[in-house]
Amino acid sequence: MNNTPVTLKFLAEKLKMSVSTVSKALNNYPTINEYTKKRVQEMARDLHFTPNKSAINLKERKSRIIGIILPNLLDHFFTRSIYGVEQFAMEHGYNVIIGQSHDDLEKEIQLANMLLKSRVDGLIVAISKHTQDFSHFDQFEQIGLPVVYYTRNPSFNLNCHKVLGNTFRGCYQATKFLIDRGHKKIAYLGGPKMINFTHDRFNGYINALKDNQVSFDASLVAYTDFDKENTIAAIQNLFANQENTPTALVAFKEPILFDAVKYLRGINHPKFDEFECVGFGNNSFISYLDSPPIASIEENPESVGENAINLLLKLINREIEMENYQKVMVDCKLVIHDLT
Amino acid sequence: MNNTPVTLKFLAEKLKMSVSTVSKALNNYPTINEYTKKRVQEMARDLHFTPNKSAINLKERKSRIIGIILPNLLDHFFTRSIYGVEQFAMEHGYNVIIGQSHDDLEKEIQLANMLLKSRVDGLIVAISKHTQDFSHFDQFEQIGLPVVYYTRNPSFNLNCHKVLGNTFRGCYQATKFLIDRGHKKIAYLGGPKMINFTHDRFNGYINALKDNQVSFDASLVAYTDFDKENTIAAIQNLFANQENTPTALVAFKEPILFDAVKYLRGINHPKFDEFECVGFGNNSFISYLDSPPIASIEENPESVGENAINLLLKLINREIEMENYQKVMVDCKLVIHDLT
DNA sequence: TTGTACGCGTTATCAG
DNA sequence: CTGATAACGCGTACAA
Repeated sequence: MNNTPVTLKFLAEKLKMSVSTVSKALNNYPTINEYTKKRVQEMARDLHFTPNKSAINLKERKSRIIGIILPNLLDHFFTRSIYGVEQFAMEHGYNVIIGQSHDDLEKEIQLANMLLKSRVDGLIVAISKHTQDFSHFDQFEQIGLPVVYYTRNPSFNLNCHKVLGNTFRGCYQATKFLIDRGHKKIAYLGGPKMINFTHDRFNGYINALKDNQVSFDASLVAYTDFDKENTIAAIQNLFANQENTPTALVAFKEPILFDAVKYLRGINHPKFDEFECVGFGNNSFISYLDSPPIASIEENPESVGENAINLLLKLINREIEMENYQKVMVDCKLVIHDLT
Repeated sequence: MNNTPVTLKFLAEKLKMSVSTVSKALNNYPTINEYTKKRVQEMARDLHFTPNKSAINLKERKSRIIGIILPNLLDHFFTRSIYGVEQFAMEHGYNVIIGQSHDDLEKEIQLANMLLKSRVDGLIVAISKHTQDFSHFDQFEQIGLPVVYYTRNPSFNLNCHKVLGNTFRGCYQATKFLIDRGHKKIAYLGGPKMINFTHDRFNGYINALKDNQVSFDASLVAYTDFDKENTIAAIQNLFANQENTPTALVAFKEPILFDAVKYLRGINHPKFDEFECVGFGNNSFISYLDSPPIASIEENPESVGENAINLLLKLINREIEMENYQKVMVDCKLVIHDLT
């Protein structure tokens, strides 16, 4: 229980000089004698001096805490993105508070207010799928606290900072990949229509079709809200027309892809063997599946998170003006599975 | 940019009284007049006063940060346990710093030193599989900062606080379950021998055999260090003797179970159809597998995390003496999969 | 019942 | 080049 907190005062007493000199020496003030600096810095090192964050934060009127609001930590994408955020934040002396909205708007508002009271220095948000009004986030910007929207595109919010995966290109590549493998009837299974990515990806899909002279067929497009029954209903729709069943599928997210595949196997779909599909995610579990997707669209969530916190810190430090709204796109990568 | 931080001083000026009266009123000091209290508290509420954490922390000589060191966030168990910790910590005004050791002792030591410098108020640790010396953690206790070991049992550390899953009972139940289903040749696939749970679970396994008059066969036991090749080698060992192949398996962790199942299917093992297995984890992914485990041992990681932080906060608040070493066991639950 | 004064650890300003 | 002092926001012993 040798609890001797090493403070500036403590060092000053040891060195028989004033606290302010010690402080300046440690912060390399030009007005301090080199020899004095050396003495102070050596002693500080030997005694393992570490400045007290709370004191500095108090002085600087900062909390060095940034808040994250996202729908769900059970989603691998978000968990991985958090990793990118935390890593980068920690390196820069910031801590992170995470709140899960569970895609519930009320909860999201509560969390925003809670974080505001926690005096976070900034906010990173993946909005709930119901968020159309942004006043609970705007209050941050009104008091000078930057907000970065990431992962989910707040299309109703024109003036905001965003960091998004380039999901359009990802979906384009995936569709092109399937076309190149000879598929003519490629289905698209989108996510909730409330999520903008659903449409961005659809655009990637349809542009790939067009650029490669594959005709578009509206009956090959369906949507799900991620709910299992809903997904199965969507799949049933896609395969409703016996003479026009898709031979390939691009899915908004791997879990719904898995649901789809499971369903098709369950009903012993006749052309299941030739069926090929691709989804967003690149889940590590794929190697254990018996009917795995032929490729995955890796969204690089860590990179998305890192870009988000990087931008946020620049806004906090006024390296970028708050009103100079930024849009950062993070590339996806098509990963072809080697299933030997 | 209406940036007016509401402080005690600000309230005091508004109310034309002293800062200390405001402070006392908000903290419900008995010496303050009821009417004054009401006035102050109303004003504080209306102006959304929130006490500045940094100031309080500075005063109380606390950081309100607790550190967590664990092997890996990609492991679902740890991710879920973190959730339990963060939730509870946040409710009690604490923040959390997470560090991943990647089961590397050097990295673990670095993280410990980093967290010490960060002035955390306490530590929650899942040790790396190589940790036998605990001096990098002991330094925390020496300066009065409590350390709670969780998830992984530090068997070489006799005097410490721990929160562990009751993995013995979990494994006992799983084995018993397989016995009740008529299996006589049940294999046990353990994890790294350096991890204590490997042996605790083995004890559960062997006790279940004994209590149910099933004879033990050493050739039905194998170990893996989680590495895929290693796991497959272990499985090959278990199935080496053609006349004595196991009909069921209890696995240390679901990922290695999946590896095992995949391998057996790959080689078209003749008796694969009757083969039944159970693993620790209860991964949500199981429903997508074609040859899923028949049951899972749910380890309730959130609860483990919550118990760890709960104990840690009690130690921090001196509700439990540091030297009064605690051991908390969290029950597992056998989940039988309904695979319709 | 309320107010004054001080300290927590740090940095900035200004005086020496 | 160095030191004294004030301030950040809060809590509390002590004085009034």
